[in-house]
Amino acid sequence: MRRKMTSISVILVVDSSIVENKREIQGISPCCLTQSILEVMPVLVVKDGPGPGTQVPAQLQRISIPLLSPTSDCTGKTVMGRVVHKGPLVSMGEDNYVLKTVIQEDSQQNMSPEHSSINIILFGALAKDYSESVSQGDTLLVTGFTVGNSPTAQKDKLHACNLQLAGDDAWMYVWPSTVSSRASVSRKRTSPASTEVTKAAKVVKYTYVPLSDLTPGVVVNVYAVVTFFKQPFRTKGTDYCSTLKITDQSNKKVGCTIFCDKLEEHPKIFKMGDIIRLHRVKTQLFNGAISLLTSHGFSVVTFDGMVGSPVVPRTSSGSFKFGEEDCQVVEALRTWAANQSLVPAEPCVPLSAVQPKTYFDLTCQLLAKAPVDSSCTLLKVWDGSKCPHPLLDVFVEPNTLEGSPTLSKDMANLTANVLVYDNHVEVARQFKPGSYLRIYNLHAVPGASRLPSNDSGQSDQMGHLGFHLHGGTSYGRGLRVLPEDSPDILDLKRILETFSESDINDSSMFEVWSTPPESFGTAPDEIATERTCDHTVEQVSLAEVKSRGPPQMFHIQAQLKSYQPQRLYQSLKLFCHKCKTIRDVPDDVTVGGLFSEAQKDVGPCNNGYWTLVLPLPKEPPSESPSRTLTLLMSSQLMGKGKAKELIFLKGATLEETCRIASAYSNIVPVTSPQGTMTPMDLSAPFLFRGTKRYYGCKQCSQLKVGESLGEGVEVWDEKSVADALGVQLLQYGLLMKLELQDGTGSLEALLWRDAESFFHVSAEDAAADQEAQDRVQETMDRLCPPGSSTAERPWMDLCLSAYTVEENGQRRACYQICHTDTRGTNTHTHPHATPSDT
DNA sequence: GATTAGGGTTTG
Repeated sequence: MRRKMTSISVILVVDSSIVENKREIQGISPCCLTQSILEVMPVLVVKDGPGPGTQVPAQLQRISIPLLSPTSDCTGKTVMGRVVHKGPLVSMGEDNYVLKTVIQEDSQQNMSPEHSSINIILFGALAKDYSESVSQGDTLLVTGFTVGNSPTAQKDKLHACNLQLAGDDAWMYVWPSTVSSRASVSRKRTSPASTEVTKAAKVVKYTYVPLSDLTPGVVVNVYAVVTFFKQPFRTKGTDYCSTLKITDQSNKKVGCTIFCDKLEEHPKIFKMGDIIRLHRVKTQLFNGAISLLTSHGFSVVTFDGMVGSPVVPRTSSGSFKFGEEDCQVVEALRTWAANQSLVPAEPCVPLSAVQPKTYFDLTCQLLAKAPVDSSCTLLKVWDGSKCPHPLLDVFVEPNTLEGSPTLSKDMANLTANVLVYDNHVEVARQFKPGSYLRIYNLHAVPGASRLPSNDSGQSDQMGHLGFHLHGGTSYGRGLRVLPEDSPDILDLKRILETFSESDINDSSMFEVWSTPPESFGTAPDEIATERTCDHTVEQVSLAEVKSRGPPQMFHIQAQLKSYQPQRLYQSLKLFCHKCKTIRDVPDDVTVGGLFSEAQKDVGPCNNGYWTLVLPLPKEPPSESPSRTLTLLMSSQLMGKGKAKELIFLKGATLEETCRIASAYSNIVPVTSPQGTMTPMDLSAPFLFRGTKRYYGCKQCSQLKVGESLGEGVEVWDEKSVADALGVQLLQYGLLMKLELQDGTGSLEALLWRDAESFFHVSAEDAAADQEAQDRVQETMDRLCPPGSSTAERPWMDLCLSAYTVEENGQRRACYQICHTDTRGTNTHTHPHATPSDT
């Protein structure tokens, strides 16, 4: 290998005052030369040189690509590799460029690309120089870089880090792969405009001006990072207004005012740090500073600002231009912003970290809402985290409440009550329970405020945290719905899901049951249950039950040690008689979600049904298009004058369906995905009858809507409707696991087959009726008073069936409580009802 | 067709 270099060619300079772009320098010692040239030129091309590495300043130390990590110390380090990809030069305005390239370390060719190949992001003049002087196949040695996390690592399967080269410290050496490849670069350089021109003829190319280069009175396009924003608010004029502050790599901060009468055309900004692209904004001098204002033809697109998240444009415009270059600009801005401190300390705080008297942003799910008065609305929300401070409960009349706050979440300190005032009421009016929200600049207020529907003063709630979204827009106060696929919401959903799946053995999480017991007057020697079986077997101890084993019937006397689930609504199950599977009853938030999903199907239904389309009044101001409700009735039933006995409903929300179901006997929610009417996803109820909902088995149903309906059906009830639709009806049941104990040991027994008679409650009623659920709760409280010691719990006479189940080839003894009823719970009186003497 | 707002904690 030749050790001596004959000549080097220096192409391109960073300093525009040096006009000469290409110089041939001969006869000078390369080492001295590189040292001096480094002062002014970022890209050195070594022509006809020897093997790379010989003329690099000795103090630089090479670091192997696989060893790079974000914590690597980069001072005085170099990285070397062959160019395997060279991206396009992206212009961000005058003299501001970004370019992405990939190099591979040659000695590591046998290694997988995720170790040996790395993305390099070049900024500014360096990017432009590189674009014009480096080709694929060339060998690079870079220095003065910073190491960041590669946002595209998952996608491109390259190194988890990237190298960023920007500013005066960044340099590189280039060894062209062949002379001919260099020749082509030279050709390009003699007519630099030619390729640009051909491109320009095909696509409209937007030029983005750095914020520092803005001059008053012109219309420009800009790309920037949002450092402050207000959600759109009503002006005194005809439009909504969004107020923003933005910045970019030029570090200039610019105010921006967006006027637009349509809410959906405002920038969709979710948090500080989001990236924004503005087209056709007008510069204006205000208070001595440049600001940006919407001008004719204005359009906006925004992006999540997190390094590594997918570059998905957020816009309502159907005709916006977005290409690979935009991706690169967004990624460059993200990377740049990540190294600045543009965004103040994390304003998003979960309920578990809220400090009283502070202002914070809350990402949450709306459980329920209720109007309080004309200038105040109550939102009941949760984020799955438990607030360490007791949360204020706000009572409102149940009939004013939209959605279903589950009492247990209230009791477990999971529900935050948010009062939104004034201008925010109008925004909150459009929110649907189940949707995901972000509330900006929410005020955590300790101490109970005067609350509606409660004149007793809430002295018992002194010091409890309430949340106020004050009127006005100072500090970005406001709130908005976040789309379900945004990264923060995906995180939140995961949290909420684990929550609903988790087995609540953790009593510290749920304090539902820690409230002091009501006085039940239960004497320890009272027997709380009675056997109803007609066989007579000897009463035995639990130890004996275990030693004798299945199959057998036992009579025992025991106390309740514990039970599951603690959240009683979780004991409600749906059972399929055909496939014998048991599933959970979905909660309202889930069902509501299925309904909103089905609402997206706005296509027509062509199946010969008599159809009534009801346009719904648009709720102003609305981001969503206007909706219609479609009622479909069977022509066949119509002929018999029975049309109203079975109504199919399309396009309704869950609430609307419930409301309509209260007035008609059988409501079947439907969609029409292929233009043919069909029941909704069987995760949702297929039938509403009054307050009752009926579900079908996904596995065993064979839907057959559209054919002739129920020949010979006299009475339309859940069974005949299910038959007519080909639905395998699921039956409600109650399933609990009771841990029993006596002096000889403990034993787990299920309560399932005879649970309804045990509680004197029908499971179907319990699913629809809070009072029936309360009755189950009271029974459990009687058998296992909250906070009670074992000695205080009543004894139960129980009939126990022992049987064998086989699981994974293993046989196991199971016990089920049967033929046993609780005593005295059917004389239940509702606390608000007049006591009776029954 | 011009106008709106132009960040900076509250009535509750």
